[in-house]
Amino acid sequence: MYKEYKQLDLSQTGKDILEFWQQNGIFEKSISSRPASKPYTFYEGPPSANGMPGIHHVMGRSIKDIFCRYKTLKGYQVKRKGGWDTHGLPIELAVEKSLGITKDDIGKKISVKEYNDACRKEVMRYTDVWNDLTEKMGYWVDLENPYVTYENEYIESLWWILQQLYNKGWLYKGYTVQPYSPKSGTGLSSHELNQPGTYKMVKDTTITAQFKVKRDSDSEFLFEGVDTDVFILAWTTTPWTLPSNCALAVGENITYVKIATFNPYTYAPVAVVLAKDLVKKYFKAEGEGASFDEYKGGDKVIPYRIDAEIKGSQLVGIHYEQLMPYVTNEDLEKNAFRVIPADFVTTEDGTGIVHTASVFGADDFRACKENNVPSVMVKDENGKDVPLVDKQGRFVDEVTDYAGRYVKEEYYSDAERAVEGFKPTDVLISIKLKEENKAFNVQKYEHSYPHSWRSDEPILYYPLDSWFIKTTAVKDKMVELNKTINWKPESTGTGRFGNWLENLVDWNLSRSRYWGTPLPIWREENGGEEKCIGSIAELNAEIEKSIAAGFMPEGFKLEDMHRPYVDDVILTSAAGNKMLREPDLIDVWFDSGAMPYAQWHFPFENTADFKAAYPADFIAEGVDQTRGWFFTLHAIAVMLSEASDEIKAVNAEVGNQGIAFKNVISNGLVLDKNGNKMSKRLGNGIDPFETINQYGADAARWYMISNAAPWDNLKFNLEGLDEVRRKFFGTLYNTYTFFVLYANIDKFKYEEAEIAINDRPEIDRWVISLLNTLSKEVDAYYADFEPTKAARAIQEFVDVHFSNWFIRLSRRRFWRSDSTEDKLSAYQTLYTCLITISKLMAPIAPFFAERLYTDLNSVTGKEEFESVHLAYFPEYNADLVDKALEERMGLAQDISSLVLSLRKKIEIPVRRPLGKILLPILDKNFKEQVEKVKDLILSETNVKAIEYITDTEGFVKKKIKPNFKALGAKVGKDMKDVAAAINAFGQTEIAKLESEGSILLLDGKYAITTTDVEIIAEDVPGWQVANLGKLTVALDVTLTEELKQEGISRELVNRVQNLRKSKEFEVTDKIIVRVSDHPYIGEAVKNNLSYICAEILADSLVLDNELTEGDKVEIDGNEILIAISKS
RNA sequence: AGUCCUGUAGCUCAGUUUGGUUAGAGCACUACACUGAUAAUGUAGGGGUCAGCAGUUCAAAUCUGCUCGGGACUACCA
Repeated sequence: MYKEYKQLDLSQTGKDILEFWQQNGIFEKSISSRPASKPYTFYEGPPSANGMPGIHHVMGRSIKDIFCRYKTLKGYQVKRKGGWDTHGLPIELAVEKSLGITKDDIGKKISVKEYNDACRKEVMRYTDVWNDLTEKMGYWVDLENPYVTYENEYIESLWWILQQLYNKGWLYKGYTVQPYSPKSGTGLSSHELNQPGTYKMVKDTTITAQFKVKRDSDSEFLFEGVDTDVFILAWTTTPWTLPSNCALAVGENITYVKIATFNPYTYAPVAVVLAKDLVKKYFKAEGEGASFDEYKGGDKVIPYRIDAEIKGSQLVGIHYEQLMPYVTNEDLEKNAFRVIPADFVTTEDGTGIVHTASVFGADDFRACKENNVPSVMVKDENGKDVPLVDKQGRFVDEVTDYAGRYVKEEYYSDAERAVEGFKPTDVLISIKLKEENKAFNVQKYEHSYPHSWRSDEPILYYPLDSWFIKTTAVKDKMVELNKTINWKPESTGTGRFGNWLENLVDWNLSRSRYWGTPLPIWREENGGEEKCIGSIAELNAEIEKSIAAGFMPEGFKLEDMHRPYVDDVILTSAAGNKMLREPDLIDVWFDSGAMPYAQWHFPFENTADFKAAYPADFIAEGVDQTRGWFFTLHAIAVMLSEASDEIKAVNAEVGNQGIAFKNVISNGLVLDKNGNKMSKRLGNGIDPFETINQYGADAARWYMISNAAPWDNLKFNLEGLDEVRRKFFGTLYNTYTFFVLYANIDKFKYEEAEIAINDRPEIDRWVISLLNTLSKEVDAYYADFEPTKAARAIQEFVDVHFSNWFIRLSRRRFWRSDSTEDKLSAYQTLYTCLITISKLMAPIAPFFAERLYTDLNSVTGKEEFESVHLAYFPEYNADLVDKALEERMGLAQDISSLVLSLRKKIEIPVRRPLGKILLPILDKNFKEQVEKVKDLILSETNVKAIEYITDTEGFVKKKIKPNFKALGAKVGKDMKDVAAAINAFGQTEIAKLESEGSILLLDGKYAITTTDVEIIAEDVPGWQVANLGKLTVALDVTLTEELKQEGISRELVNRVQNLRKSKEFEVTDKIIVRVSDHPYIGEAVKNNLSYICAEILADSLVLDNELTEGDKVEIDGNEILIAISKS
């Protein structure tokens, strides 16, 4: 017996199937049953288990799961090792919050050891919750042996990779400008700058400064026709950086102008240079052409005159006098204080010329480096070069006028700021510059500026020592190889990722933190010798030497590679000096990007596993990982393909050019139903557990996948889950229930021989044809990483074709079939559809598919697999596809639909039979096609016959429409006239065109043929007519006495069936019926007695004049009594 | 600010690659019908400035440019 269910319960199904999988080790079998020789490699991007999973994780993991399951169905062995991302800032933050400490307290109130222990505990806080979700949502991933980024083995692999890069010269220490918080004394990561609320609107004092051009051969052209000094104007929102100015940046393609005018503060006549587009921002239009002679200092309108236009490229190389000459030297005088080109210069604001202080701006720093402009620096007490602003944010002594002053007003305490006469440093600088004829404009300006989320003060961009990976060395190769990666969607690969690669900068690896992978580099204190350690064994050997040298205690053993333990390791240099570890940690993204190697502890062990799983065939993560995990995977793989002999060897063996993944899906976000981001603050998040518990994982998965393409954002609406459950799963469940109802009665177990497809009726061959087409399509969609299209195709088939046509029209065959062979064919076809659907849908809805498959297969034993996930994807059989059949079935559906619509119009219900359908013939094939599906149409619409008419009989009224596509090429500009002429055709013209094949239009200019137009039969006068596209259907609505009686009989049958149902008789129960002998029905019953009895399974039916008991029913307004009982 | 995605019915989405005149589907709504699959189904109906503007064209939801809204990432720089 097939299992019967009271109702569809996807949630319960999920629980049952999960238990079934666990008890029978189905996941393990799905791997072990596939050959190791046919691997399909998937990399799991490790989640961090220190936060609760959200509904978006269900989305991302569904996508991963779908393709892994699909490939298993296609016969591949798909291993998927789970992983955990365990390092990084979010964990540190969580720990600091729960311990109630700040970063400053580390090493003071709490030891680094205690801190790191807390991190280690914190990081796996929600592991159980995550594992629970993984199971309940049906995500198959190996949780038994996951990789964990904090484990020593994992870190050892990272060290090995770093050493490979180091040996190639791609790991170096450098000086860069980074966001820096003077109050906290720490650099900030970009991650921290992206905390909500970091950027705030602030009002700053801005200065447009005048940089005085030095007159020499390069600048001579600027002095043509000028008897004053020439100044270049540059704008800054950070006046405190002006003493550190070392260059001015221009856009080479920007057009500048030289203007003669007066300084608004000193009234001195000057010549200034700025971008042409920005002239109107600095000069009032009335000033142009105003008299220079009549100008008096203080006049509101300042005269000006544009003297020359200059290309930015002409300005490059010009030297100027240092604006605020507190610190200078020979190198600076020679190589700084000149105009350089830079690509970031725009004419959006300012003057189109950018004041550049190399140590206080990332762009500035880069531009100066590219142009070999030295920085303005001073020596500290150790003789080390430091900027003019110290790490507390104060000017150094060398900046005499402002020595010791904070550069930002916000760094002063409120009390200090309240003192009478207090002026921020920026204001003091403005005053001085105004007095010295060095300021052209000073004003307040409001803009957004990043603040430290920790201390709430504006950050500085400040130069710090950092370790870098020289990704730029392999930039070209990264760009090239990226083109070999299949991105879904493509635009993310070419656009976001491609552009990013084009503008690649070296990877800043350093983090001044405590909980992360330590940098394996030891240095002599004087900065001399340097060692990069690539393994624990190597470190131990070095430690031995150090113990011998007396730097470390006897028997020292490093148990944990984290800080602070690793900091206890002191090595010894060739010269016999102490070497200390560089205190930095590495970027956590390096941890995850190195997972292809580190998850196997490569190259120290598992080399075979690594080789078999490199590179990945497929990865998937959120689009936010484009520059995160996708980038680090790619960067490390490309660099190792150049830097490591071990990786080169593996690449050569597996034929890899140097990529880490071949196919990647970057999926979009999950938003709430109104399109807002889900957040704790708004409280609009969706609990994945509740959702799965209420609706079932399948509904959630199917909804997410079918609703929007993975890379589009998904507006998550619980009502949508309901719809999916009703519409898709409900319909599919009904088809199963229907099958089971009759299969159990008839004991159908698919034991009989297969009925040859050619011997099956039209409707069976039709649905099998569609089913095969569907299998092919769905296969192609999965293969092309288009799960949404796959889901929609399956849904369409199940709902429209399978349920609402095949089953609806086949119902009768199951409960009353004249031929056992036809019935068997119906069963076999229905079964085949169900089992095939279960396989097609299995990747997306693994639980329901499993139940469907096992419920069917456990009875028939047709297949040897205990699970649909161990079965194989349906094979497409082209021989079973019959396009002509699909076409004529479409015709049958359309004709039926038109007839039903006509019946509706004339208000004759389907239960009342009608005489005939009249079809105007469209072409030769038409009649032949319709004849083959005639019976289906007649029974569906309850009409007795179909007749055909050709237009030769002359009573079909036709309609003509221009075929614009065909006409376009022919008539072009005359389209309007031609179309009008065609639309004006009467029946005569249409007939002429049809009989002669062409007709002349617009005074013979064009010969229009039948292919240029569409002719349809629009009307058959005197008949009820309906049209759909080219199809026209006419219906004979005359009722003969015979038809009327049959109609009454069917009404009676309907009433009896309703009674059977309300009295809860079994479908198979035979009955005895007595009906009152009402004159309205008497004749009809007598003439259709055998039909009625057969329909209602009556052993006897009598008309009884004396009937007093029974149920009252009504037929066409006539009240009658019916008494039924089981016989 | 830059890069990318996105905007079609009340809601969720097709259609846009390759331009064709009357823009589709499901859900929701209304009415009627059907019913031994029935929390299903059928038929009909209302509901659209295809975000806006301009251009190319005989013809634009579709091609081009600009603008606006939503989103993501990167950056914050004078």
